[in-house]
Parts: sequence; C-alpha cells; structure tokens
Amino acid sequence: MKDIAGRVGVSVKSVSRVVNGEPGVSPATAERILEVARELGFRRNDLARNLRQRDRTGMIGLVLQHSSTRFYDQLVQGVEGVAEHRDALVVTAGSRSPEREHDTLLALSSRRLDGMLIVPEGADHSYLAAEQASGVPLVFVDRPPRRLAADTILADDHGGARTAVDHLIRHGHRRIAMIGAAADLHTVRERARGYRDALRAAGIEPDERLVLLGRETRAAAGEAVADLLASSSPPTALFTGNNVSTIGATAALRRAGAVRRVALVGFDDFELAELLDPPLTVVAYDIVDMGRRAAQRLFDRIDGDRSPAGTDVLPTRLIPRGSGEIRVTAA
Amino acid sequence: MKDIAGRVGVSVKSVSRVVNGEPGVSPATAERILEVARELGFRRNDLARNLRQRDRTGMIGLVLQHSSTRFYDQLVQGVEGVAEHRDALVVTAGSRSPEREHDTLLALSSRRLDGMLIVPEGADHSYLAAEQASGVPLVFVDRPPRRLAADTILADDHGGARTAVDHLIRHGHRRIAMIGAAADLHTVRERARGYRDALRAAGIEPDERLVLLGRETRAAAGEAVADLLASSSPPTALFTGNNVSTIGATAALRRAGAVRRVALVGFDDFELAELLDPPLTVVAYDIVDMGRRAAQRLFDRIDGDRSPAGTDVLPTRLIPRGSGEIRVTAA
DNA sequence: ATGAAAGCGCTAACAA
DNA sequence: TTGTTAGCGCTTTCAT
Repeated sequence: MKDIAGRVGVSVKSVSRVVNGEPGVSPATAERILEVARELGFRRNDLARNLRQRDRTGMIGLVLQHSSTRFYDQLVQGVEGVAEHRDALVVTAGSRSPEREHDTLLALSSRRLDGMLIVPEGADHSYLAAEQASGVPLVFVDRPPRRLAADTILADDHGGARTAVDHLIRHGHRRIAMIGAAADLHTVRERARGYRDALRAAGIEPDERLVLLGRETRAAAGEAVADLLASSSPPTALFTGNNVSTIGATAALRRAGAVRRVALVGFDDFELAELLDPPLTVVAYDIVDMGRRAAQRLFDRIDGDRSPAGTDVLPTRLIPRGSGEIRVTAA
Repeated sequence: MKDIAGRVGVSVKSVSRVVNGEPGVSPATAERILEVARELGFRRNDLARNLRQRDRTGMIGLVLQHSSTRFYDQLVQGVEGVAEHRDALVVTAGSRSPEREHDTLLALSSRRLDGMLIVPEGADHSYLAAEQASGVPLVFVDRPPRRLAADTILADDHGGARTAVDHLIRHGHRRIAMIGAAADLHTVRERARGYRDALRAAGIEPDERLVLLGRETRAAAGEAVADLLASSSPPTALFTGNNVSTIGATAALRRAGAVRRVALVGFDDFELAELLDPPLTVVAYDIVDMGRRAAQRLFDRIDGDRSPAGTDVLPTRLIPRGSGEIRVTAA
C-alpha cells in the first residue's frame, strides 16, 4: 500500500479505503489508485489486516483424518455449503495420526481461525481448553471429545447398530458376527454396544468369539470373515461396523462362495453398495447433513451464542437392498 | 507476550525467546515464563509472527473441487506425505465452482501461503500471474492452467485412452462408444483424442454418434448408455472417460442385461472396481504419486528453484479384470 | 475528501 | 543473559 500511495501521491489510508471499498475517496483518485494497484499486482496482506482488526479472520478450520472413504467429501460438502453463505473460507487440515492431531490443531489455532470443526482421533483433548477459553469455538463431529466439554454432532451409532442386528434377527439369524475397527473409537464401541443389546433383547447371549474388532483394513476384515466361516460353528449373518469392513467382508464372502448364503448388514452407506451382487443392505446416516449441522453450530457460536455445550444426535436409517434379507438356511 | 512479560517481570523479547526455544535465557527465568504462559493459556499469534518474519508461513494451499470420488483422498495423501517432512501444514480449500475458484485462490493467496497446488476448474488463470511474480510458487495438478505458465503435473490422458481403446479393438470390437464429462475439461479432451486416435490407427473412422460427452453425473451417463443400446446399431464396447461415467454405464448395462455382452474399459480406477460383476477393466494412474510429485515440485520452488516451468506426465496402466476382455459376439 | 499518528503481536538487529 | 528500538502492512482514531 505504501508503494501505491507513494506512486499516486496520496496517503496509505486513502489506498486502504479504496482497496476495502470504503467511502470517502473521490472517484478520480480512487480510479488512479486502482490502476496502480493492478499495475503493481497488489494484493492486500490479510495477515496484517487480521492482526490489526482483532476479531474475525473469516476462516474456519476442519481437522480430520483424510482417508475415510466418502466420509470426507460429504462432510466437506455440508460444511462448505453453510460456510459459503457466511463468506467464510474452510481450511481443511489432515490429522494424520492422533499425535499429529495435536500439532495440527495448535498450528491452526495459532493462525487465529474463527472456529474449528474437529473429527477427533486423539485420546485427550483437554489441551484445547485454553483455546476455548480464549474464545475460539470448537465443534466435534462424528465422535465426542475426550476430557473436554464442547459441542458435538454424532450419529446414532448405538441405535443404528441395534436396527441392523434386529433386522438380521428378524430374518431368522441367531449366530450373528460383528466385524469392525478398533474398539477405542467411540463409534465402534457404541456400535458394538448396539449389537450386543439387540442380541440380548432377542434373548440371544452374545458370543464373544463372534465379535472381531480391531480390523482396520479391508484385508484384515476379510481374514476375520474367512476365519469365522472356517470355524466349527460359523455365523449365518454378519454385521460390519464400517464400510471398510463391509467391503472386506463382502470380498471374503465372495471368495468363500458364501455370498448368497450368509446375510450381511453394514454400517455406513457407500457408492456402489447397490451395484454389488447382492446389493448391500446398510444402516446409514446423512453425512452431508452432519457437516451442515456442525457448521451451523459453529457459526452460531462465532456469532456469540453462549448457551451450554450440547450434543446433537443424527438418526440412522436402514436401507434394505438384498444382502441383509437373506434368511437362515437350514440350521 | 506482553502480559507474560509483565507478570514475570522481564522483557517481551525474553518471553519471545523462550516461546520459540531460542537460547539466551537462564533456565530459571525460562521456567517461570513457561509456567505463566501455561497459566494464561498463551498461544503465540502466528499472524503477527509471519507478518514480521516476512518469509515463510509454513503453510501450502491445495485448491480443488471436493467431489471427485477418491481422487481427493489419494491426492491429499501424496501431498501430505511430502509436506510432513517439511513440517508444513497443508490447508485445503474447495473451489466449489469455476467462479468461486477465483475467490478461493485469492483469499488463500492474501493469507500469504508459501505456495499453492491447484487442480484447476476455471477457464483463465492469468489473474494468478501477479501471485507468481510476487514469488508465490504455483503448481497445477491433473489439468494444465489456462493462459498462464506454471509447473504442471498431468496424467497421460491421451496415451491412457489409446491403451484402453486399443485393448478393446484387440478383442475384436469396432463399434466402440465413448461416454464422458464435458469436453471443455482438458482431461476429457485428451482422452477423447486418444480414443479417436486409437480408432483411426486401427483403420476405423470414428462415428461421432458414438461419442457422448457432457455427461457429468452417473444418471446422465447411464441414460447415454441406455440410448446407445436402444439405437439401431448399438456399440459392442464402451470406453468411459472417468469413474462417474464408468459407474453410470455399468449400472445401465446391468439394467439392460447387457453386462456380459458389452465390453467396458473405464478411465480411472476405484475401490470396488474388482468387486463388481464382471470386475471392471480400467486404465489408471497413481494419484498418490501425482500428489507426491506435485508437492515435491512445489517445495523445490519454495526452496528457490528458478528453472523454467515444466510439465510432468505420469504414465497410465491398464488393469484387466474382466469387463474389458469380453469379445465381440457374432456381428 | 484526505491524512498523520498510533498500535495490532511479534521478531531482527543491535546494544548493554 | 537481558533489554531497547524499530518496524512488518495494515487499520483505527482523530484531525484537517
């Protein structure tokens, strides 16, 4: 700006006024200023700007692990839809690992964003209390924070799992296995709880040999299924706790030629679920809506909402497509 | 910092030294400073920091459209892998539409990032020349910039398409249709060119009635295929220009019961391609590697590489899985 | 309509 | 080991 001011022969303040579209500059000088600005390839330094006007940076952060199939895109879609109305920029940063999550969050936070959406991995978020206290709103998505009180948007993991397993039970199954990721994730724990509750409600005592968690990859999930099928009393149905295990399980069933014999209901929907053979029955929730609600909540906070932190739970719904409607064959 | 300095009774500079781990402060005072900092929930303001030390902000930008199935995750994976080594934070921002791309890029750029990776949508990037001139390195990914000279990482779209169509020709097909997105995208144009070149090289004059571009959604691609199959002289094979049209086409073939009769080779691989029936033959390139190379190039530039802008082209490879090996049935 | 001075929170450069 | 001074590029405040 100083440069421009010098060349045009006006004060920096006049340049600032023009650049920001403030009134109080004659059209003639404004014109000249804009011209020189263009000539010099001037771009306002928002670092300095935000430093001075100490309130909003117009950016919100979104921190999550880049990998969950489809989850990411849909969530961002919801968040950006809302942010767009607010002229806010969404900057996404990956929390590669639970350890790096910490660094990423602090790095973003020291950039003074207006607020942050977090899909947490880590085991302890109490270190974020300072940020909260200094007025940076935090909203947790898909999983709750640990050791920290903050707004949270969750899916009904427990209820969804119950629905899924109830559905299988209603089709005559009693030996239903569950395959999923590591149980230290909130979603996994809740889904496993729903699975057990559904069984118990039907008078079936959960058989822990049928609960195979900690399967983080397609391959691991597939092996788990293969093992189950080869066991002395194999399950007649599977409940898979996320789409990675759903896909791994499907592949394993196919390899075992059991795809039309063993029923399967998965948690999380995904593209192509209906193109598989048989099409996959899933329990799903609206991830775009989850992003939307989270962003909404965040902006409410940014706008000064001081009500106590709360938790929103999104409903799930069962989408029957075929794989979950396979009935038990002769016991 | 002023606060801390006041409470501890030292100068701001001493606090600065401690916060940044610089030497020159006695352990005793350092201790006290850290303690008060913790107490106050202090977090260094990187806005001010970056403003002062005018060089690096330690952030690079990644601007793309959030939607391309899987593309995003893999690209980010590649980019972050490299950035991690450099202790750089990758901030991703969506360019919802070609128009908004402009705004997003300028918004990021006025935040003074160290460099930007761009998967371009827009039709004219000459407005970025000013950024380049002011020393912000730009690397374009997957598609070249328009009206701007900058480093670019591309896939061999033309060669990949030729390979795909050659493959179909080698299986006896002569009426091969192409379904794809809008031809104003560089990738689509190049793939269409490869398609035509492959046909001509085999002495087949391309039939423009078999080239259905501008199909941006699964549904649109599906309808295109349905129309083709219902026409008086339907194709015996399909070449689909991206995974959206591949999926749409597959669904349409299935609905028409033509899935084992009409051959299909798609551009872009995707999860589950091998779980479909028949498993899909595709031409693919390594997207993670693309992200890796782009980031590498960007950091080279950030480190001062001043060589002329160049273009890297990644090889593609054919992955035969079944759908592309269906031979022509009796003409 | 325009500008001068002060300061946002930090660090570079130089003392002491 | 510690502090002082100046200034990053902008905006706020108050004058003119």
